Amino acid sequence: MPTIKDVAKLAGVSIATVSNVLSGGRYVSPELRGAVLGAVRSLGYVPNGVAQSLRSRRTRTLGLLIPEITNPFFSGLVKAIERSARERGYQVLLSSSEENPDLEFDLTLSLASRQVDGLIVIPTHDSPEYLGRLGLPVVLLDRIGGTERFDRVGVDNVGAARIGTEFLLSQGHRRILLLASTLELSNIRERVEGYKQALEGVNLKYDPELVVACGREASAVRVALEAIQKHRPTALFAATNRISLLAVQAIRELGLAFPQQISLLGFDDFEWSTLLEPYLTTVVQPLEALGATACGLLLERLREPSRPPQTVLLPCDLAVRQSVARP
Amino acid sequence: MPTIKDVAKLAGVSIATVSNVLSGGRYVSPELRGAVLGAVRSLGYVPNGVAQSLRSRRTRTLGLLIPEITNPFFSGLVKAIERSARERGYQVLLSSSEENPDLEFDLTLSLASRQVDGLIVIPTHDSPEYLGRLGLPVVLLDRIGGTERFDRVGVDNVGAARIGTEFLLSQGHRRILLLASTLELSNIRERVEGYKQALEGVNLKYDPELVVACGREASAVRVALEAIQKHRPTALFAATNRISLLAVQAIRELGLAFPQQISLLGFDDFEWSTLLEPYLTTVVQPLEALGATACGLLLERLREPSRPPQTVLLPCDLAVRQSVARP
DNA sequence: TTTAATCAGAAAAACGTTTAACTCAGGTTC
DNA sequence: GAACCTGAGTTAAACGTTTTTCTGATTAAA
Repeated sequence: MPTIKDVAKLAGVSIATVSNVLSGGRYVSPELRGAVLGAVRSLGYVPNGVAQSLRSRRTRTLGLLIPEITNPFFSGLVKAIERSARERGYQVLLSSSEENPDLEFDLTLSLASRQVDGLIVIPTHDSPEYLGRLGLPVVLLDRIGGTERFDRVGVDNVGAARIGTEFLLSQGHRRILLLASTLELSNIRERVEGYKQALEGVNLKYDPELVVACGREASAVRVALEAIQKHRPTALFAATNRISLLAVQAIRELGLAFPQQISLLGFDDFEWSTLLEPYLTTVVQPLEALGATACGLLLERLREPSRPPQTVLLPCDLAVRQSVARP
Repeated sequence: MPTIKDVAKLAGVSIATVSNVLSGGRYVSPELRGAVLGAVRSLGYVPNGVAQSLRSRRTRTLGLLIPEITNPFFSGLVKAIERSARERGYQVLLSSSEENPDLEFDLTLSLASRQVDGLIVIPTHDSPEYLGRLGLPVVLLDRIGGTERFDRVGVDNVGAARIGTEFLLSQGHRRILLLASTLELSNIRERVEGYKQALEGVNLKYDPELVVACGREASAVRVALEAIQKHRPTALFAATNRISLLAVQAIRELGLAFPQQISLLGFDDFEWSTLLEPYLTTVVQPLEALGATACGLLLERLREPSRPPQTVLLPCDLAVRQSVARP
C-alpha cells in the first residue's frame, strides 16, 4: 500500500502539500495540485484512515448498540441509521447486546476504546447512567426512560397507545387485554399509560389485571394464552411487534375466529406482517425518521458539545387494516 | 482521557513496560506489574484502539457488506457474524449496499481505507473480481458465484433445491412454478438447476417457462400473479424468503384456497413466517453456521495469508410444515 | 577469574497522517 | 530603501501506541 510519502516523492512536493490537496486544508497552486492528483491516481493511493483518525482525533465512526438485530423494528432502525450516517460521511460499528446488560456494558467500553466519535444506544434497561462515564456523546434511542442527561429520540408512546386504544374503543371493545414482553422498560410503561388514559377517557375503569407481561422466554405464548382464557377480552393490544407474533400464535392455539371473536392491534409494524391474514392493524413507528433523527442529533452534538441535551419525540401513525373488527 | 504516558508516570515505569503488562508482550516482574495495574485502575485508563491499530497494523475490525439489512435472511447472517466476531475479539463495521453495485464498490473502498483487517461480502452481482484489487482478505458469502479466487461460504443450492422439488413431486405435484426475484445471481440459477434435476429425475420435461423472475420492484406481485394465472401450477417454489412473501400475496389476490388449491414451498426460512397460516414449508439455510463459518474462514486467512482459497458449502434442511398439500 | 549470554527494564524509533511552526520570495507601506 | 506583511511552500512536531534497539546488571560457561 502506498503512503502519503510515496505520493509526495512522486509528485515532487512535501507531504504537507499532499495532505493539503487531499483534505482541502490550505491553498495549493494549480500546478502542484495537478502533480499531486496525478501521483495519487497513478499509485492508486488511498489515505490510511487509522492514521488520519489518530492525528485528527476523530474516526468518523459511530457506535451503534442494539439489543437484537433480527427484530425487524431494530433492523429497520439500523438501516436508517446506517444510511443517514453514510450520507454524512460516517461509518457504523455495530454491536448487539442480545438484551444482556452486562454484555451491553462491555460493548460500550469496547466501542469507546475504538474511539468512535459517538454512540447511539438502544439500551437493555432504564438505567444507562453509566454511559455518561464514557466521555463520549451518546444518543439514546427508543428506550429513552430513566434519565434526561443524554440526547434522546423516541416516539410519543403515551399518545400513540392512547390513539390505538381509542380506536379499539371506537370499534366497541370494552375488555382490552394489553400484552407486553416486560413492564420494566419505561417506553412500554408509557404505552400502558396511554392505554389507561384512553380507558379513562370513556369512563372505563383501568384494571391492572388486563396488563400482562409475558416475558421473553419460550413460555411467553403460554402466559398470553392463559391471560386470554382467564379474562376473555374482545381485543388484544400487543405492545411490540414481537408480542404481535405471540398474540397470533395464542389466538390460533385457542382456535378463536380472528378477527370476529377477537381483535388484535399491534405496535411497531413490520413489512413481513403482510403474511398475516387478516392484515395487522397497527400503530406504526416512523423508523426512517427515528434513525435519521438519532444520527442527526449525534452529529449536531459533535459540532456543539456543550449544548443542553435534547429530547425528540416523534408521533406515530395508526395503520387501520383488517385485524380489528367490532366485537 | 489518560494515555499510556500518564499510566507510566504514575506507576514510575517506562511506557514500554506498561505496554508489556497490558498486551502481555514480555515478562515484567510482579512488583512493576502490580504498580502498572494499580495505576491503570486508579486512572481508569483504556488503551486507544486507533493508536494500537496504527502501530500494530491491525484493527481487529471486520468489514461486513450486506445488500439489505432488513431482510431477515441477511439480518440473521449479520447476527451470527457479529457474535462470532465478538467472541474472537473482533468488531464489525457494517455497510449496506442496498443492492446497488456502484454503492457496493464505493463502500468497499471506504472500508479498506478504514483499514479493516478483512471483508465479508454478500455481493450484489456475480462479478466481484474488483475485490481482489483491495489488497484485503475477502470472504464471499451466500452469493458466491463467478469466481474462485476468494474464500467462499454458501449452501449447496443445487442439492437443496433438488430436495425441495423432490418433496413437491413426492406429494404429487407435476406443474411446479419456480418464482425468483432475479436469475442474474448464480446462487439462484443453482436453485433452478436443482429444480431441473429433480424434474428430470422423474422423467418430467423441464419447461423454462415455469421459471419466472419477478424482479424487485413493486410490480413483482403482478408478474407472479400473471404467471400463476397463465400456467396454473399446483405448487409454487419460492426461491427466496422475499419471494415467499410475494407468492402469498399473489395467492391471496387470486383467491386460491391455500394449500388445497395451490401449495407453496419457501427457501431461506425466517422466524416471523409463523404469522402465515398454514405454516410455511421451506428449505432452511443454516444461518448461524453460515455466519460463523464465514467469520472463521476470514480469521484463518488472516493467520495464514498464502493458503489457497477455500469454498465451504453447507447443507440445507427441509422443514415440512403445512403449506404443501397434495394437489 | 574472564568472557559471554541472559535478563528486565528503559530509550527511541516507527506506524501514516494533520497541523503548527518556520522559511523565503515578492509586494506594501512609510 | 528599510521594515513589514503576505503567500505558498517546506520542515518538523504531534497523535498514542507497539516494537526494536540499547543498557547495565546478573548469571552461566569456559
